[in-house]
Amino acid sequence: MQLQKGTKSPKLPRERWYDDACGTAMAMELVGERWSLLIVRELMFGPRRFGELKAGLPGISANVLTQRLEGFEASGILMRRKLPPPASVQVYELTPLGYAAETVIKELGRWAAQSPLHDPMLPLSPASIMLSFRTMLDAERARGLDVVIGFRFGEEAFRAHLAGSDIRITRGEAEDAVLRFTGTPRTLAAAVYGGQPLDALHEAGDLVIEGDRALAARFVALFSLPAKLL
Amino acid sequence: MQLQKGTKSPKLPRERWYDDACGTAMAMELVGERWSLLIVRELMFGPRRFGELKAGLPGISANVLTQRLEGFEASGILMRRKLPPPASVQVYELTPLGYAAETVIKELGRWAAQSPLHDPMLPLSPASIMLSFRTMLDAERARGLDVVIGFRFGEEAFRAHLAGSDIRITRGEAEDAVLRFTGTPRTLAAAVYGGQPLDALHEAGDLVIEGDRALAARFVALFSLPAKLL
DNA sequence: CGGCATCCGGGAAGATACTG
DNA sequence: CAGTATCTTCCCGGATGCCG
Repeated sequence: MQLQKGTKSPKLPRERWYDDACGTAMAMELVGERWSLLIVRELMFGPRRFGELKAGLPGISANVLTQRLEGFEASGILMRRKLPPPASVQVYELTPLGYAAETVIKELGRWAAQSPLHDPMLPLSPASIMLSFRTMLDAERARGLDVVIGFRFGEEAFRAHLAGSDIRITRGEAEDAVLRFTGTPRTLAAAVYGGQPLDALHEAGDLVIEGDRALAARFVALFSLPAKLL
Repeated sequence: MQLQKGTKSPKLPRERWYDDACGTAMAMELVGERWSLLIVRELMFGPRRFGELKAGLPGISANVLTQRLEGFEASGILMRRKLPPPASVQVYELTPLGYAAETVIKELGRWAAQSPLHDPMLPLSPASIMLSFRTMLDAERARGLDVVIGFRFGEEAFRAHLAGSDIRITRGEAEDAVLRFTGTPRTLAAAVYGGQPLDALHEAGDLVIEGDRALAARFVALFSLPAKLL
């Protein structure tokens, strides 16, 4: 009881490998556990603190989040960094390998959205909906567009720069935006994916639209979910 | 004990949802459990029987395989079909949604191969290596090619039709092949991804090469693993 | 043999409470 | 705020046995 306190159990995340050279099997080793990919999703737009991650993942326990972060660090998907004083807080940041998982996350999302069981009206995190824009953009409809749009979801702000079929998204206020949406990710999703009229949402105060209203109407029409399969 | 025999426990695969509209979360609901995606991989080239699936997934227990197949059926990823008599065996076949997961599997494989932890020299299933050809083909090097190649791994045979940057793969003997490899998936991988000289493998009897030897040399050079990240 | 049910041991997930 | 400790519950994986 009083001995061996220092040598905490040396168990790595898992040692039950699939023992399979297939890349898919390796991927399941890396991100196949519950919550894993959703954590990576939350880190996709830059470093985050423990509490911020937890807030974006409703239902996860601190317990599991700690384990996953440890596992990711061990497998080279993220690094923990300590910000310099005075803000000496610890943040978690993806490595290049971690950021490279964006294509995986997008493909998974595009695929799952084809399932009849998928319900786009559930709540979702700010990072989720911003990432969905990069996934679901219809390149045809966005042709020739070059604008900066701001988003505010409570404390979190994003800046999206649409340039043709490419959307560059960064965290933080968009000072140079010609249009800004303020609300919850859910109401924005209702407008973009649920076909809810912008005016109604704005009237009800669920979604505040500042700036170019015509652009807002065009923006929400830029995205479309894939057709259901089966 | 004697009552209620028919009403088996109504528990679906899981009811602990992420409660997240993000497509990635939905995808994790569908294929986020252990072994799930590897089972889909094994089904990628057509219907399979229970025992065939088990053989391609070293380490899986019949128990878990049954559970996954039930779950997949409930979520519309596969269907169980009974072949007409006299071969009244049951087979599992992907639905369109299931087949659509190929892009997901390929992206996951491509991503995980960039991890320094990935070891391409582990054993792998016939379906794995055939799928890896579709993932890792270098379109440049395959330009202008139009050939049919056969593969035999024990009982399993495949026919691959390379046409430009596209590889169409079907199960079964390739009667019209101009080249055929016979061996284990592992030795073929050693030649294609491990850089092992074809001649040495052929001499040792690990990989039998019949037909156009020059094409064989070109074939194994068509594929390349992505560079490691981090 | 193929497929499914049942039981069991170990371990991971989830909730809660606690600590620096 | 950022985790850790603990406890309960559930899932994974192996073994066995039943039935076509």
